[in-house]
Parts: sequence; C-alpha cells; structure tokens
Amino acid sequence: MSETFPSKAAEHARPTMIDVARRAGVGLGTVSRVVNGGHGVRDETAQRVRAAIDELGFQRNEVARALRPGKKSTSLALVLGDLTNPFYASIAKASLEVAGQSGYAVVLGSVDEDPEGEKRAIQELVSRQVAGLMIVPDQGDHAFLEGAGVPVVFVDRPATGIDADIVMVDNEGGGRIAAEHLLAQGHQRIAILLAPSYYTIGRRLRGFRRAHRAAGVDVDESLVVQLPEGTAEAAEKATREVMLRADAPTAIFASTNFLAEGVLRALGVLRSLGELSQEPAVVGFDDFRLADMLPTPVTVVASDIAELGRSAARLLLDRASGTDTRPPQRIVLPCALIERGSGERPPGSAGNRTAG
Amino acid sequence: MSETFPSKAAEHARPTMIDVARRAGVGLGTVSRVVNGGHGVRDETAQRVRAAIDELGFQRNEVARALRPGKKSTSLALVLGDLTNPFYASIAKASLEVAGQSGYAVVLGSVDEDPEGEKRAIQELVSRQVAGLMIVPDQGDHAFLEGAGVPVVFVDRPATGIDADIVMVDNEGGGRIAAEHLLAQGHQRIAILLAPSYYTIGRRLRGFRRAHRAAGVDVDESLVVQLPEGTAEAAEKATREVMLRADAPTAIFASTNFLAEGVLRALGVLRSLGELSQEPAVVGFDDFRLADMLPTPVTVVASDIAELGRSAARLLLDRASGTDTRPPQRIVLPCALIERGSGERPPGSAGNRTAG
DNA sequence: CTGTTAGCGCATTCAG
DNA sequence: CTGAATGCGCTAACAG
Repeated sequence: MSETFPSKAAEHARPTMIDVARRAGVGLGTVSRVVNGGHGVRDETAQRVRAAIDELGFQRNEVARALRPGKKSTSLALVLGDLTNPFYASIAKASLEVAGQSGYAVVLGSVDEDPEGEKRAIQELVSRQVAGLMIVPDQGDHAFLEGAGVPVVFVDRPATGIDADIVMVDNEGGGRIAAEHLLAQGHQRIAILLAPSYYTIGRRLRGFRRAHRAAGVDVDESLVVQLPEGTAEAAEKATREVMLRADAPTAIFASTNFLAEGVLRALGVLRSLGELSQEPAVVGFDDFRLADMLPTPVTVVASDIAELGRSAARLLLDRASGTDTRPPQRIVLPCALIERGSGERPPGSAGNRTAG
Repeated sequence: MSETFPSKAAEHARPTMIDVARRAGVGLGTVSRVVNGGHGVRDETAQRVRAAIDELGFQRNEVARALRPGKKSTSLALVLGDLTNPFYASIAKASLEVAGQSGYAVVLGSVDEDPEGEKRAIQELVSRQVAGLMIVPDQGDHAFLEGAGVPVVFVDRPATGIDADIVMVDNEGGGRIAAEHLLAQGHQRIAILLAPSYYTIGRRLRGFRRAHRAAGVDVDESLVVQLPEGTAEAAEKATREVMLRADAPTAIFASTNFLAEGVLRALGVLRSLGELSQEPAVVGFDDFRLADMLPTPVTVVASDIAELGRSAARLLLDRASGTDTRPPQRIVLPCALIERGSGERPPGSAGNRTAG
C-alpha cells in the first residue's frame, strides 16, 4: 500500500470496479452484484457501494462487459446507403428509437457506393461484436453472412444468398395501385421510370404490368424506361426525352421519391419553354416532404417507413436475445395511395406547346 | 475468393487468435504480429499464419482489442436530435464518411426529446468506450463532460459549462445577410420567426438586429416572434396571425428550414382564402430540398452543412489520436445568400394573386 | 451474504 | 525472429 490513491488513475482514467471496491471496502464481486441489480447483497453494504460509485463517478465499462462469452454486446448495427435520402433517414431514426428503448446503441457502418464497400462495412461491424445487423442490402451476394454467427434482418429488400428475416413494403401492390389509379382515369400510355434494378423496383414494375393486364391495356415497352442511375437528374433527362416524343405518354409513374422530383423538374422546364404538348399525370412512389406544396401537389403511393425501421429493430432485438427462434420471417407493410392532384389529371390535359 | 465465414465453422463461436495460432502451429504473439502489420515476422511464418486466418475466417475482435489500455476504441459517437431533419442527416452522413475513411465506426445514441435524455445517451456512449464524441448539444449544462476523459467536439452550436472544440456556421453573419438583403429592397417591416432559443437562433437574431441598426431601421419588436416549438406547424400558426394584422410585415425571415416551410404553408392557405392583403418577401435559413421548385422558389441563407460534419469528424479524429493538442478550436463556416425569388419581392407586392 | 479466482480475446512485455 | 506470460474491466462460479 505504497500509494493511497492510484496516482496515474487520477484524471484521465475512468474508475473501475476495483477502485469502487477499494473505496467501499468490499470485494470486487459485491460491486458487480450491486451494479447489476444488487440482488443478494445486504442493504447496508449496497448503500456503501452505491455511495462509492457516486463519489468516484464510476460507470460500468460496456466493452469489458461484452467481452464475456455469452454476454452479447448491447449494440446493433445499421448498414444503409445514403442517410441524405429521407427514406433511409426515417428508417435510421425509427430503428434507433426502438433500439434505444431497450438500451441498445446503434452503430452505423460507413457505406461507400461500391459493391465491395458494403461487405467491408458489414465485416467491420461484425468484428465490433454487434449483437445483430440491420441491413438495407445492396445487390451483391450476401451468402458471406451465413456463418457470421449474428442475427441479420434485411430492411426494404431481401438479399440473395441467405435466408434471413426481411421487413419491407408491398412493392408489387404499390406498383399495382399506382397503375390502377392512372388506368382508372383513362390513361392508356403510362411511362414508368425505373431506378437501377434493385429488387424493389422490379416488384413495382411487376405490379404495374399486372394492373395493365387486368385492365386489358398493353404496356408500351418503349415507355418502360430503365435509368442508369437512381437520381433526380437521370429522371429529369429521361422525362424530357420521353415527353418530347410524338407519342408522349399521358401519365408517368416515378418509381422512387428522387425520380419523382426529377420528373417534376423536367416538366417544369418543358413547361417554361412552352414545349409541353400535354400535361401528364404523375404518381410517385414513397412520400416526400413538401410534396403537397409543389405547384401541382404530388400524388404518391406511400407506406409507413418509420414502421419499417421499428419492425426491423424489434425483430432483431428478439432474435439477438434469443426470444424469437422462429424460422426467418417476412414482414410486408401495405402501401396506400395519397391523392394530391398530379395523379388525377385526365389524359389529354392541355399543355402549352406552341402549335407546329 | 475465400469465404469469410466458412459455413461449417461453429455457428456460435467465431475463431480467435488462439485458434489461428494452433492451426498455423505458431504462438499467439506471432499471430498478433501478423494481424497487426506483420512486422518482425519471417515471411514464411507469416504466410502460414495468413493461410490459417483465411481458412478459419478469422477476424480480429475489436472489442477485446479496445480493452487494452492505451488502445482507444475505433468508434466515435454522434449525438443529435432528429435524423429526420435533413440538416442533421447531412451532418451524420458527412461525419460518417470521414470517420469511415479512417476505419472508425460511428455510434448513434438514441436521443429523446427531454433534456435528461441527452445526458443519459452521452453517458451510455461514454460507457461504450468510444474514442470521441460529436455532439449537437441541447440546451442543458454539459459540464458533466469535463471529466469524461474523452475528446468532445460540439457541432452546430456550443454547449455551456465546458470549453471544447466547436464547429458551426456563421449564424450572426447569416442573419445579417438575410436582413440586409430584405432591407436593401426597401423592406422596413420585417418579421423574424424564432425557434425556441437555441444558441444559433439568438445569433441569427443578433445579425438581424445589427443589419437593421446599420441601415437605420428600427426593429418592430412585435414582429420578433418567439415560437413555442421549432416546427412547421408553429411557424404556420404564427405567420397566419402576423399576416392578418393591420400592420402586417412586408417580409418574413424564417430562422430555420422547418419554419420556412410553415411560413410558406400559411401564406398558401391565406392566399387561397383571399385573405392575403399583400405578398410578403420570404427568406429562410438553411437550404432545403425542393426549395427551388415551390410555386415561388425560396430564397435562403445557406451554408455547407456537409462540411460541418466533415470538419467535426476530422477534428475529433485528430483529438482522439492525440495528433491535435491545441487548445479548443472554434471553426466557423460562412453563410451565403441563394436568391430564388421569394426573397426578392419588393414591399407592397399585391396579395391574392395567382403566382405567375 | 460476501470475498476470491479464473478467464473472455488481444497486445505487449520478456525470455529464449 | 518467436513463444510464453501478463493483464485490460468485468462476470460467473466457487468458496468461506
């Protein structure tokens, strides 16, 4: 006992349980017991320990705690693309809330655009011993997750190469609803803009086609526009091109929120140039802020994105705790149409292109 | 290509360095050396070790690694309010990118609305041994962070009770620019809508006042509207009230992106009701998506939000690594006006007229 | 009830 | 150059 106080542990080192134990004049185990609920400790002793904890400002080291085998860490990982997309931001926020309520933190892996980036990020996260992974998967194969020993929940779209829980929206139904809505108003030539072929987009297209078939209307394949990128810019360009055709569509279905923005941007430009021969109806997929405040409020097929995040987190938490041992689940959230105006324009709405 | 997680490996136990060592027929230390750069290991031995690592799909346990004294963990914490606000989402994304490039993960603490929630979240994060904290602070006292033993960088606004690095925008300058712009066009009665008194809002107001003083125009205190909440709804209500006054302002400065939305919403309603005696000029603070596509494109004072996040992460990384030992820094990013139309309306613009 | 002990997976001494 | 030994802070199992 050369030193009463551990000299080095003065300012920059956080106190440990041993410090607390010494301070309270008890053993290490007792401190641990008090910290973890205090069962089986005499009240008086517990008081002393708690006092020492307070005085020292002790805080349990979660990292060391998680090192014990069996004891899973209390953090989940969330892997997604662009937080700047309100769609992903909603998922992040919602899952964060649910996780937080159960005392879990959420680690966000940095995800580059490249396909390998996601894999690297995921492995990074796994090496951090997270208790589970929520992944909005990119297109690559995710078989490498099979033996990861960590529960995985995919969000928004399934991944190939692995059978895991998946929480998503009814993309096909949404695509169908959008097309049905337009067809019901007499539109026969409906363009559909597709972001690079993610799973979701394929399903939306399928619903789109199905509605056409049910209505006995043929889909003009030249109006099924596959974009090189899922950006507003790409959609803007494509819209300009398609609307300048002699046989321009009377309606446009934009398969994502960003694409809808691009469509509207293009229409605005054409309109201002007096080159819009007719005003097409527009329906977007996924709601977005200010959609109702644009010159023509935008009709969209929407779903409860926050619920997507919440469900994913809840499911993952149950898997991580071992509470839920069912086979992989498949949760599908419904879509609904929100009519605002842009999607209710009848075919042949007057444009402003000067004759000739 | 080797599988990272061999499917036949035990589901529940990830291989450890000891497994690798046994497999390669070497000692634990050797494996460690190979994993960490492989200096001072004979090439042949290193090969054997690497082979074993591949075969076993070994991945270093970051948690255990971080347990060693001195060795800080490789994760940063980010504490902020509402990821659903594009402003915060941008910060998150940008800081995430920078951190990721240095091999750091970012942990998001769940932050409730209540003031105590933030403190709890921060302590949670600290107990997880993060190497540093990025905090968009709430109003409470943050003195409790003094002895946390972790570097802290505040983002967007400083915190009271602690002197730490801070990265923010030039709020006062922004407020000044907005007011100057409106005053230059002859506006004399400019309303300013204020979200609950965060630091930033106070500075924006100060700049607003300063511009008035410089222009020799008195600020009508009844037009300085302190809102109970920072929501679009609150701004909408306040705008409705102020615009229905006999002495309605000829211009409105909305001090946040959400408030600008509320202002526009209110004006839209009043307009449609034929109750807008005159069309006020509107300037917002912080740019937002679709601002340029609204019926009247919105003029805003904007700054590089992503750079806010990047700077914060860079600074924190340098602090965490000990590279940067300067006294607390104060990084201030400039604001600039983006003229789009709503802010260029002269005083006395006729109301109740459909936008052309 | 309470103190002591043995690791968790890894980096780092210290010997050889 | 390499293997063995020592904790990091904590929990769980085992004595007293």
